[in-house]
Order: sequence, then C-alpha cells, then structure tokens
Amino acid sequence: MSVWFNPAREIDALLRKAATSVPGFEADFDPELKSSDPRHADFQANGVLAAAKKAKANPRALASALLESLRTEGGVDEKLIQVEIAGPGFINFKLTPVALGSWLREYRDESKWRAGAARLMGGRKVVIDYPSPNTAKQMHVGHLRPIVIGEAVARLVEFCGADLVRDNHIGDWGTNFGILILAIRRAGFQLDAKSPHALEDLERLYKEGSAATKADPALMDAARAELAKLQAGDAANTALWKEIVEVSNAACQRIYDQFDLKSDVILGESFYRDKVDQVYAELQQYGLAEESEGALVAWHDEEPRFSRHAETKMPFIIRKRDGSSNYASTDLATLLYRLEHFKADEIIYVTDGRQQDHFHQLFVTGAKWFKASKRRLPRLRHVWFGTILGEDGKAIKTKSGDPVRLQALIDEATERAYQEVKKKNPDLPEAEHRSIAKAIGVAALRYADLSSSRTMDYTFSWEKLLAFEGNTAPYLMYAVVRVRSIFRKSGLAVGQGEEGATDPETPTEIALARKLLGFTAALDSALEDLRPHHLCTYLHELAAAYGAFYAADSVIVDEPAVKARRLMLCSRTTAILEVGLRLLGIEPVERM
RNA sequence: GAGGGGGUAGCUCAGUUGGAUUAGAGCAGCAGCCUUCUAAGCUGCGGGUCGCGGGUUCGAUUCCCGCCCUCCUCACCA
Repeated sequence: MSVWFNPAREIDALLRKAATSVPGFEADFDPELKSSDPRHADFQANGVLAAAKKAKANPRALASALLESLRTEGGVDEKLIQVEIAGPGFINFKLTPVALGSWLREYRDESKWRAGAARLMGGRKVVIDYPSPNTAKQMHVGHLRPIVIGEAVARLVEFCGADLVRDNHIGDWGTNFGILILAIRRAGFQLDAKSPHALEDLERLYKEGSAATKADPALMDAARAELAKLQAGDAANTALWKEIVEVSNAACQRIYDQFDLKSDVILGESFYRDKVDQVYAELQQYGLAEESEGALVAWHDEEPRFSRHAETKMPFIIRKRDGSSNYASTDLATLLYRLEHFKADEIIYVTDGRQQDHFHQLFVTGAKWFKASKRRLPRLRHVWFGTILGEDGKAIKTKSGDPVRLQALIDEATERAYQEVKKKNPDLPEAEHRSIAKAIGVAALRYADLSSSRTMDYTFSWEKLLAFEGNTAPYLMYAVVRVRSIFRKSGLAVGQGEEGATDPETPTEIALARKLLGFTAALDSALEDLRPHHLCTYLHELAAAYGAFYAADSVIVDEPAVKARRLMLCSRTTAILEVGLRLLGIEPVERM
C-alpha cells in the first residue's frame, strides 16, 4: 500500500467516513484529531467525547462502535498504525516502525515537501511589505525585527507556493523630511552625499530638529511647511530630498546585504505622490471621507473607537490640513496600486504592533472604498511584532538617546562567533573562520529574534541575542555540521548509502523518525498565523532528537542494514534542518 | 475612557481549535559523560497552587464573567 504523506489527514478522513454508519454520530462529526504526547501515541482523536455527550451515550462504548465500523470498512493497516481506546474515550493512533520506515524511504527530499506545501498557498499572488524603514536614520537594534521577521514570513509563504512580490515600502515622504530639511537649513549645513559621515550628520541633524520642533510648536509648523513645499515640487527641497534618500538607501543596502535580504521592488511613499489625488477624489465621491478641522478624514461609526461620536476622536486622516499627504494617503494609494499593478490576492504588512490602529483603519477604509468602486478586495493581513525595549524598559528610538546600532550588533555577533570557531576548530583556514563566523553571528541574531512569538515585546540584551548554546541557531547549525561530517568521513554524499535501510528500531531512532514526520505539521502551524517561532520550536526539537540519537546510536557500524538506515535518518535530518533554517533566513555551514 | 500585548520554574520563554498518573524547553544551579561519526553536544537531578476570584464542563493554563498588575496606541509622526 502507498505511504501517506500526512497520516493525520488520512486518519481524520477515515474516521469521518466510519462514523456515518454508527448511530450516535451526527453527519458533521469532527474526530478532533491532533498530535499527541508521544508517550501515548502519535495522534489522538478526542471528538468521540463530544459526540457521546450530545448523544448521551457512553463514550468508550461509542468509541469501540466507531472502531468496529472502521474495521468493517477496511480500516487501517495494523502493521502501520496501531489503534486503541484509552482514558475516558480517546482513540489513540500509533505509527509503527514499519510506517515510519516507509515514510522515510518515500519522502526523501525537498521537492517532495515543497510539492506537499504548495497546496497551502499555490497560485496566490502575494505582495509582502517589509522592512519599510524610515529614511535618514541609521539602523539600530530596533530595526532587526522587520528585517528578520519579514524575511522569514516571505520565505515561508513562498515555500508554500505563493507567487511573491517583496516590496520595500520605504518612508520617504513624511513629516520627518520636513523636520530634517528644516534642521539642515537652520544649521546652515551643506550635505555631501559622498561623505562617509553623511548619514551620521543627517541623524544628528534629525535629532536636533526633532527636539526643537517638539519644544516649539512654531518650528513644528515650519517643518510641516517644508514638507508641504517638497510635496508641491519646490526645486530646492526636492534636490535636498533626493540626496538624503540616496545617502539613506545606500546605508540600508549595506545592512540588507548582510542579512541576505533582497527586495523585488522599492516603491516608497514618494512613488505614490501623484496617486493620492485619486484617493481623495474617490473617497469623497463615495461619501467615505469628509472635511474635519480642515483635514480630510474617514470615520467609521460602526466601530465605537473610530466613530465621529467617540469620546476621544480618532479619525483616519487621509489629507492633512495644509493639503499635504500622510501615511494614510499613501497607504491607500499603495493598496490600489498593488491591486491594479500586481493583481494581488493577498497583501501582508510586516510592521511594529503600535501601528495596529492604523492598519485596522486602513483595512476598513480600503474595504469600503473597493466595495463602493466594485473592485476586488485582496486579503489584507497585518503581521505585527512587539517592540524591542531598551534597558530602561522603553522602546528604542533614534529621536532620543543613543541606541545600539544594528551594524555594531552584527559586528559583535560576528566577532564572538569568530573567537568561538577559532577556539573550537583551530585547524581551519583563516578565511573559513571568517566566513563561518559571519554566518553564525547573523544566524544567532535572527534566531534569537524569531524564536519567541512575534507579538511579544522583549528587552534588548547582548546575552540574549548572542547566545550560542541551547535553543539557538548555532545549536541547529551544529546538528547539520555533525551530520555532514559523518557523510564526509564515509566518503558519501548526503542521501547516499541508504540502500537496504531497515525500519527504525532503537528508541532514539524511533523518536527521531517520528520527529521527522512532524515537519509538515510544523509548516502548517507556522503558516497559519505567519508565526515563524513555531518552525523554530520544531527545528529545535528535531535537532534535540538528533542529538540523542547521535549519542546513543553509532552510524558508521559494520552491519550494512543498520548503517543504511542510520544514514537514511541522518540524511533526512539534515535535509529538513537545512530547509527549515533557510526558511528562517539562515544559511547552514559545512563545518564549524 | 476605548482598543491591543503580556502576567506559566530563580531568569528568558513555548504550550496548535479545552483533554489523559509526572504543564514543557533554554539559561542559571548540582551530578555524570570526550583513545571510536565535531562536547556549540549528551544523560540525570532539583525547581511551578499556570496573576486572583467565580462560572460552564466528565475534564480548564486554554472558554465565559469580574477584579488586580504591567506595557503600547488614541487629530494631522510613520
């Protein structure tokens, strides 16, 4: 018989079918099949308990009637799956070593898993918006998250079959430019885009401008006026703006390169400067926007918070009092562009959680607008993340204080990794020490950020971000290195030497094999809410299972069948670890 | 006030639609394991009334209600 790629799904279907001929089960019976504590079983069906309650029947009796029906219908092959009733009426399904072995022989490489995953998002056109920084600031540790989370989500979605456009929607058309231009003028500063200190100078000026406009409302108005001039096409401000953007983008690119981040398009807010008038016109035409205190705003009375009757007014401001555009204007224009130009089925925005209200209003406004104009509305998702906090427990900001720069963090991670690899593996050539250190350092940062739930805030700490032991990227990469070393020493390529492999036998072989089968479930749960930490958790468990196997069972042994099956386990382990690490944006290394 | 995040082991955090005698992991602590495939590793031990109080249920860290603590957002910043 053929081997099921996803046994849980097949068992679920069989139980539903079996239930149709058993009195006591309704037509919409859900077996509630889920993965189980491995001490009991691989999967357990809990649904009989709920059904028994409805039918006022004895759950265990109902469960055995269901199993009887399953058997008469052909049931499951008991050589592959053991079934038993347990506890108050759970049905346990345990995969036998025969089933595990068959699966491992059948589903052997990335192309098989990719094909399996493609059913999740295959054929969908998806635009993902990240890391979308504001311009004219140096990147600090707070900018780690949009880069790392955005990249992981993008790769995950792409792996699952989406036709993906990565759009870096940089913030290059907002009031921060008004502040910066004002500060430059006030300081009499001459910007030299070629100066190596250009960005530092801009950042210093921005900080000065930010403090000054905060202290003096008249200066804030002056800053807004500079922005209005820029948006109106003023030649001097436009020239200055161009230089600032150029300096800023070059600096960002140096960071992106180190994170292996590539955008398909960079369509910043300024790209939409000539597209906002249509937004104003249409929203007014459909009665979705109106004047309020001189600004053009959208209210959403059906939501108390965004209602015009709310105690604290919170309108969606789509055009400012002075006529200039803002975040909302350009985001609405961007929404339309992504529908018309990219034919997006889905748009994913990766930003800080403090923008939740903005996106809520954007999505509601967009939905009403597209409905009124008879346009198709893409699925809109805000993939938000928590804030990285400074030692003081407050969000890290450029405006105040002096946050750790992202480049400094990368450099420190690389240096620590370099010292470590030189100590652990002194015989490697210097160049390899350097390249391994770079890979491990950045990987450690990424994984540290990705491994906790993205909606959690966390406090910045060198110790946390640069850990190399335990549940860290180096631990996972190390598991890959140990597998590859075995193949290298045996003169085999990964994937070779497994002819005649028997089914897993020892407890550690069986535990590893079961963990390997869990890959697809891990993908599902990571994709569900676009939460990469589910993948991290899985990969750590897989690496741990490999660690136990590695310590308990020698691979290079004399008995050919044992050796073959252990090589097979090694090969599958490294293949899944490598695919999983790459989904997180981490490139494995051969040695470390 | 409204909306959102969080409150689980000394610390940092998992816990998928409520589920099974011991609620998991990493770090930190303690005790072991390198002449054989890389010890960035492996094995074991100790450590938790899952914020508090009710409710629903055969069963609640998970669902409902109330309360407490904490962080974030709330008119022209993005």
